[in-house]
Amino acid sequence: MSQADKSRPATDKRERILDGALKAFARKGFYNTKVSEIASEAGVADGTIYLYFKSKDDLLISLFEDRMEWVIDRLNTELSTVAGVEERLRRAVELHFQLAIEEPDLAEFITVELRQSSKFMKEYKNPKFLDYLKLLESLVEDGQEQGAFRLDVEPRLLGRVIFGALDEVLLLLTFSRSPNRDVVEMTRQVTNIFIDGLRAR
Amino acid sequence: MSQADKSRPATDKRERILDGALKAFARKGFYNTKVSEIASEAGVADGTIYLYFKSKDDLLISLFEDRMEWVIDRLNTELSTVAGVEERLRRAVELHFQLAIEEPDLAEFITVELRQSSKFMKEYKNPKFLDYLKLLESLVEDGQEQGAFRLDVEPRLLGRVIFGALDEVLLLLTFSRSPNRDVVEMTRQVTNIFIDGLRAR
Amino acid sequence: MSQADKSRPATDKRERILDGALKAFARKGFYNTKVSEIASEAGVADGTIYLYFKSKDDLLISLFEDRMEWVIDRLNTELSTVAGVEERLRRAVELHFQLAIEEPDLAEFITVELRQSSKFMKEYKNPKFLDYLKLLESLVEDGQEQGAFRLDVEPRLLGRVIFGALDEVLLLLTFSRSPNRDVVEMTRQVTNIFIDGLRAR
Amino acid sequence: MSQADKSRPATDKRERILDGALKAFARKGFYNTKVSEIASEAGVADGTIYLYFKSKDDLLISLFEDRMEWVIDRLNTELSTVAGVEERLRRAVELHFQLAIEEPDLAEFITVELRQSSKFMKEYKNPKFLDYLKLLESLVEDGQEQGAFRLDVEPRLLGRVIFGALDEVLLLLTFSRSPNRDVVEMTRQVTNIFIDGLRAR
DNA sequence: CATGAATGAGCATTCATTCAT
DNA sequence: CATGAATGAATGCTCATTCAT
Repeated sequence: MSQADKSRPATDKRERILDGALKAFARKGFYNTKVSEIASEAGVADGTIYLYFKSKDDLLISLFEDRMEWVIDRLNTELSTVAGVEERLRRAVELHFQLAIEEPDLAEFITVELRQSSKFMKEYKNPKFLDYLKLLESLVEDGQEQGAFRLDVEPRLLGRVIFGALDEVLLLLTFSRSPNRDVVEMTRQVTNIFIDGLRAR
Repeated sequence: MSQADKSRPATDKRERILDGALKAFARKGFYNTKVSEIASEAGVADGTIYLYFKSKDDLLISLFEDRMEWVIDRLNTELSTVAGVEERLRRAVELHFQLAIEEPDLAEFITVELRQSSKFMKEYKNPKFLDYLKLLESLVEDGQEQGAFRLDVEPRLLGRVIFGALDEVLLLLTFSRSPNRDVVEMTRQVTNIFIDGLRAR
Repeated sequence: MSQADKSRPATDKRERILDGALKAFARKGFYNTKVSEIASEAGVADGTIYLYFKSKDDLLISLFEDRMEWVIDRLNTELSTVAGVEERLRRAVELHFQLAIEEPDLAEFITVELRQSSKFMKEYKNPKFLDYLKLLESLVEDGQEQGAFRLDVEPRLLGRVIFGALDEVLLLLTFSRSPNRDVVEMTRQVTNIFIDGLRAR
Repeated sequence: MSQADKSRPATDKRERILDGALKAFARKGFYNTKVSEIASEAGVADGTIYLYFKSKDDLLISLFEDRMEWVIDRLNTELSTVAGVEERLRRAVELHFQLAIEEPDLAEFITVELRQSSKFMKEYKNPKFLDYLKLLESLVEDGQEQGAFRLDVEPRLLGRVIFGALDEVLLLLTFSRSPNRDVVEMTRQVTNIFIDGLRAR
C-alpha cells in the first residue's frame, strides 16, 4: 500500500465503493443492482455511499468517468511508445480486446451499460467516452495525414465504425470467456481488415 | 365494421401493444417505461396487456422476436434480388442504416436495448439476433467460397465486427437524426472499408 | 334425469355453478378462488355466473343457503323416524360426522368458510346456519321437557357447544381423511360424553 | 429516553406491528386488511413492516405464534397452582372464555382466522395451536390416569371436542359481547357437561 | 341466455434515499 | 465521517365485473 492509502482513507473508501459498484453492475446490470448490494460488496453501510455520491445515477456516471479515464490513460501510455499508424491501430485493437482478459467486469460493464446510460442520464454527455472515440478518430486522421490511409473516409465515422466493431467483439469475448491466445489471433484478423480496408491505394 | 376487423381483431390489439411498447421503450428505455404508459400509448387498459403477454419481460422479448424477424425478412427479400457478394454487402449495410430514417424508434430500441436484454433475461438466447448475425456471417462465407474474400478471417468473427460497426453507426444516426443523403455516403464509406479490407489479394 | 332438468335448463346451470364453487372453495378457500376457476369448473363462461348470481359474495351466500338447507333437510328426515332424545342426539352426531365421508368438499367448505363468511358479509345473518343451531338446541330442549336431560343448562349455549364440538371433529376428519369405521367409534364416544353429561340425575 | 427504549427498540416496533395487525385482522379479517392499514394502525411506514416480517402471510403466522404462545403460557401458569382434574378443567374453560372479555380482538382473531390459516398457508403446521390442543388432551389423560375420568374415550378426540366447544362459545361471546357475569355461569354449565360426561362410573 | 375479451381499480412489495445516533 | 433503521413513493400485476356480440 502506498502512503496515499493512509493519508486519504476517504479516497480509499470511495474507491472501494466504485469497485463494488463495478462488480455488482457487471453481474446484474445497473437497474437490477440495489444500492445495498453495492454497499455490502464494498464493505460499507448503505448510507455511506451517499457521502461520496449524490445518487445511484451519480455513482454510475462517476464509475464511467473513472474507468474510462483509466482505459484512455492506459491506451495513451501504450501508444506513446509505438510508431507507425498501422502498428498503433494494432495496439489499440489489442488493448481493447485484452480488457476481456484482464478486467472482465469492466469489459462487461462497458459493453452492456454504456449505451443505456449515455442515453437515459439526459444531461450527461459522457465526455470520457467521446474522448475514447476521439482517440480512435485521431488514429485514422494521423494515417490520412501521413498518406498511409485513404482520404475518402471521414475519421469521425471511422472512429465509430472501429469502436462499434471492437465493442461488439469485446462483448463476444466477455460472454464466451475465450482463452488468451484467441485474443492475439482475433486482433490480427480485425486489424488486418481495417488496415487493408483503410490503406491508401 | 370491415372484414379486416373480424379476421384479426386480437392480432390487431396485440400489434397495437407492440407498437406502443416500441414507442415507449425507444423514448424512455425498458426500465424507465411503466406498463401503464405502454397501455395508454396502445390505447388499451393496463390489464389488457396481460391478455397478450405474460409479463413486461415477455413483452420485451416478444417485441425483439417480432421486430428482428421483420428486419431479417426485409433484408432477405432485398438480398434475394441482388447478385455479387460486394453488392450484397453494400445492400445489407444500406438497409441497416436506413432503419434510422424509416423506423427511428426501432433503430433506437435495437441499438440501446439489445445488449441488456440478452444479458438479463437469463434463459433467453435472443435467437432472432443470432439469425441476423448468421446472415452477416454467410455474406462473408459466400465471398470466401467464391474466391472474392480473403480466407484468413473467420466468418463468425467478421459477422460480429460488421454488426458492431453497423450498430454503432446506426446509434450515431439515430441520435443525430442525420438527413437522408448522409446515409448514402456513409454506406459507401463503410462498405468500401469492409470490402477493401476483405478482398482477396 | 327428471322432467325438471329439461324444462328448466337454467336451473341445471345454476346447480353446476354451485357445484363448481363448492369444489373450488373446498380446495382453495373463498379468497383464493378466482371466479374464472369456478366458471371453468362448472363448464360455463365467466360472465354466465353473473346471470345467476349478483357477485362472488352472493354466490358464496347462495351456496351456504343451498347446502345448509340440504344438510338440515337430511337431518330432519333422519330424525323424523327416530324416537328417544338420546338416540336422536346420536343420529345427529353421526350424520354430522358422515359428511366427512359422503361430502368431503362440503365438509371442508363448512368447517373452514362458515365463520369467515358470516362475519364479513356484514348484512348477511346466515339464517340457515342459525336453523341448524336451533335444531341442536331443540334436541336439548326436548330432552329437558321429557325429563331426560338436566335443567341447569341453557339449550342455546348447549346448541353452540355441541355444534362447536361436532364441527371441530368434522374438521379433523376432513383433513385426516380417516376411514369409515372411525366415524362409528367417534360417534359413540362423543355421543356418550354429551348424553352422560346432559343426563338428568 | 429511558433505558427500556434502548434495551429493545426493535422489539418494541415489532410488537407495535403485531398489535396493529391483531386489531386490523380482528376488525376486517386477514384478506380484507391492507398492509398499509396495519402500518397506519401501528404508526409505522408501510415498508417498515417488511423489515420485521417477510410478507403479509408471515406476519399472520408470526401473530399466531406470538399470541398462542401467550395464551398457552397464561393457561400453564394458571393451572400450575390448581390441583384436581375437575378444577383444572374448569379453569381451562374459564380462561378460554375470559379471552372474550380481556382480549376481544385476540378472541375474534383466533375464532375467525385460525382455521383458514392452517389450511391455506400450506406448509405451516400451526404448532402452537397443536400445543394448545395437547394441553387439553393432557387434562383428559391426567383424569384417566387418576381414575377420575372414564377410559372409553380417546384423549385426542376429546381434546378436539373440548376445543371446538370452547371456541364456538368464545365466538358467541365475542360477537354478542356478553357481560362478565355470563362468563362465570357459562363456565359452570360447560364444565359440568364435560365433567359429568367424562366422569368414571 | 351465453360468451369471453376487455376493463381498471386495487394492493403487496421494493428500494433509493434520509437522518438520528 | 459512518451507520443502518426507517421511510413512503412508485409500480407490476391480479381479478371481479361488464357488455358488445
